[in-house]
Amino acid sequence: MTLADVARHAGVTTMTVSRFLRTPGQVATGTAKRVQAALERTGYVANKQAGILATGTSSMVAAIIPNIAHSIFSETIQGLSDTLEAHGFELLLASSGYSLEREQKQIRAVLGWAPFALVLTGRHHTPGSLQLLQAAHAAGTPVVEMWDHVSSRPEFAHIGFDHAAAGALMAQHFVSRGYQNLMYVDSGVAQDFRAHERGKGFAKSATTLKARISTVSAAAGDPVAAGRQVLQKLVHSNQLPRAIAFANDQLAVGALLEAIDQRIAVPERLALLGFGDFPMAGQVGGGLSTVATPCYEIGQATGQWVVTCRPGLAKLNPPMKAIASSRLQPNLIHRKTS
Amino acid sequence: MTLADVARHAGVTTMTVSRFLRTPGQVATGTAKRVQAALERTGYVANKQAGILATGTSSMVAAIIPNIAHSIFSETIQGLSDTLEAHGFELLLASSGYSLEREQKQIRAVLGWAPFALVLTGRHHTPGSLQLLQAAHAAGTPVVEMWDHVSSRPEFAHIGFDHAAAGALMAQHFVSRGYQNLMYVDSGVAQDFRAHERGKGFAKSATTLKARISTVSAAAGDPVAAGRQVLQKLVHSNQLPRAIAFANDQLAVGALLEAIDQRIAVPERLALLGFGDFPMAGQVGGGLSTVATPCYEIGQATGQWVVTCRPGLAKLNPPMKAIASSRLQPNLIHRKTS
DNA sequence: AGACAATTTGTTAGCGCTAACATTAAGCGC
DNA sequence: GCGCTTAATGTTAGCGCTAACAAATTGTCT
Repeated sequence: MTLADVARHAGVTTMTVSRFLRTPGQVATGTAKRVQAALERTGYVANKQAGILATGTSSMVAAIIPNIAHSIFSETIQGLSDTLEAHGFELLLASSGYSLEREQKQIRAVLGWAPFALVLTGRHHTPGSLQLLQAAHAAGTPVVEMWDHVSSRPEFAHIGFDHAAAGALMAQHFVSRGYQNLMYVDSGVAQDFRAHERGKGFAKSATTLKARISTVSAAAGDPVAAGRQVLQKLVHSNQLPRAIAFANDQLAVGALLEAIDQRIAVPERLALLGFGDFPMAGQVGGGLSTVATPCYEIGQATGQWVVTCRPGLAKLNPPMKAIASSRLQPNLIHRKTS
Repeated sequence: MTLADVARHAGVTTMTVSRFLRTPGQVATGTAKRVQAALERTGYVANKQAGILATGTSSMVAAIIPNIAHSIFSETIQGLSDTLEAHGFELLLASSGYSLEREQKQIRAVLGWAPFALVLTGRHHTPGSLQLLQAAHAAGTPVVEMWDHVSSRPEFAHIGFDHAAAGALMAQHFVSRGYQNLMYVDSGVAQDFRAHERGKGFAKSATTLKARISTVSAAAGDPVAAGRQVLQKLVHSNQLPRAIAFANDQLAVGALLEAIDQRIAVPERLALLGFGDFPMAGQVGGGLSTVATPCYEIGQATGQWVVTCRPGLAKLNPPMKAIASSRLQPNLIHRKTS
C-alpha cells in the first residue's frame, strides 16, 4: 500500500496526498476530503524509510543501556520511552550487558539507522566507540550520556548526577550518625563504573571525615545472594564494621536479611545503607535506608532534551551542556537501617 | 558518508562495494583489499533505510509491551533483545501502559517502519489493532503474541503459557496442602487480563476441588503497599482465609511483610502464594512460595521464532502455531509460605 | 588459435517518498 | 476584460542503496 495507490483512489497525484499528510493547509477542502476518504479506504500506513531517505531526518532515537532487566535502567527507559512517544518519536533499544565492546558494535549497528539522536549510558566507551560518536556528533546527531555528571567528550550532553558526590553523601550520613568504622561493598559487576565511582567518593569523604574505611567487592551473580554472602564472611572472620554502604539496594537487602537471620541488631550493632531506592526498599526489615536515584526522571529529562533538539539546526540549537537540575539530585532516605 | 564516497576512494563503482559488503565471495581478492581499505579509511556506516527501501526487507523487529519497568516484562525484553542481537536484528520498543488504545497507535506507528516482525503482549487488542495486525500478517510480516497460550487470531503465532491452568495449579497446590478456605487477590491494574485469567482458573479449580473460594482486587498503585493493605483489611474485618494466592509476587510480598508485622503465623495460620518468582521472592520471610514464570525464556523463544522466519517466504516457512514447550511451563516453587 | 564458459565489474532502473520548481486555476482591482 | 497576485496541483529529480541484466575480462579445452 503506497502513496501512489492512495493517490489513484483519490484521483490526484502522490504529491497532493503527501501534502495533505504533512501540510494539510495547502490542499483545497474538496480535495482534502477525497484524499482523507482514500486514506481511510486503503488503510494506508506511511513508509518511514522512504520518508527518512527523502527528507534526511528521522524520528527515531536510539538508546544503549547496560541491562534492560535491571530496575534502575528499565525505569529510565520507561521515562525515556514515555517522553519520546508523547512527541512522536520512536525508540530503538539495545542492551550491552555492561560490555564496552558490545556497546561499540551496537553503536555501529544503530548508527546505520541514521537515528535522530543517540542515547548512551555512562561516559566510559572504547576508543572506537568514541570515534563513531564524534563522527555522529559532527554530522549533527545529538549524543547524550545518561547517568553520569560529566561527559567523555565535552561536546556531548550528559544528564545525570555526580556519583562520587553521591558516595560522599553516604559517608557523611554515617559519620553524622556517629559511625566511625565504615565499609563500602562494591558491585560484583566489574564494569559497573558508576558503582566504583560511588565507592571512591565514599572512601575519600570517609577519610576526610577521619573515619575508618575498608572496601570489599561482592561476588558476581544474584546480588541479593551476594549481599548475604558478604555479611556471612564478615561475621565469620569477625571483621564486622559499624556501618556498611552498598553499591545497590539488592546487595543491601541481601545483607539486611542475613543480619536479621543472624540476629544482628540493625542499626544498633550494624548500620546498613543501600543505593537506588528500588521498589522493595521501603518494605523490607522495617525499611532500608538508601539513596533514592531519579531513574525515571533521568530518562524523562533525556527525552525532553532530545525533543528540544528537533527544530532547525540540531547541532547548535540546544544547550549542549551538563544537565543536573535539583530534580536529578540523588536523595538520601533515612529509614530504619542506619 | 555514502557508498559512492567509498567507491571513489577504492576506484570502483558503488555496486562493487555493495557486493563486497553482502556477497564478498563475488569480488576479486585484489579489489576486495582496496575496498576494505577504503571502507576503513572513510569509516563508512551503511544506511539501513536505503538498504531496506531497495531490498524490501528489514532487520528490525518491533515489540510492544505493557510496561518496561515491570520486572517480568523487562526480563522478557532482555531475552528477546539478546536473541535478536545475536542474529543481527535490531529491536524497536514501545510500551503501552496497559492501554489498548495506546497500543493501537503504537502498532500504527511501528508498522510505518516496515518491521521484519511484530511482537505483542497478550491476545487482547482493539478491533482497529486487529485490523492492522491482519493487514500486516497478510503482507507477510510475522506477528507474535507473547505471554498467552492462545492467540486472538488463529493465524498469529503465540508463545507463552495457559494462565487459567497456572491459576488452577495454584489452587491445586493449596488443596493438596489441606487448605480449604481459599482466596485470590487480583491485580490492581484493570487491564492486566492475564492476572484475571489466572484468577478465573484458580476459582474454577478450587470449586472443582470443593474448596471455599473468594476473590478481591488489590488497590491500584504500588503493589507491595497494596498487598499490605489487602491483609490489613482482611484482619480488620476478621475474614482472613486459610490461604491466599496473589496475582503477582509484589502483592504477595506486601501481604507477607504485613503478616510478619502482625505476628500471623505463616504458613501455620495463613498460607501465601505469589506469582512470578521475582528476584527477591526466595529471600524474603524465609522464602515466598510462588509460581516461577519463564519470563526470559518467553523473550528468548520469541526471538528464536522470529529468526526462523528469516529466509525465503516469511509467511509460509515457519510453524505458525502455538509454542508452549515444557521450558515455557510455569513451575510451582514450594518455599516456606505455603 | 578460436570458441565457449566462468569470473569479475559496470550500467540501468527503481524501492516510496518529498524538496524544489513549473504549471494551471482562481481571485481581484480598475 | 486585462494583467496582476495568490492558491492549488502537477512535474522532475534525487535521497542511498541493490536486483537484474549487460559488458568486459580471464581461463579452459580441443
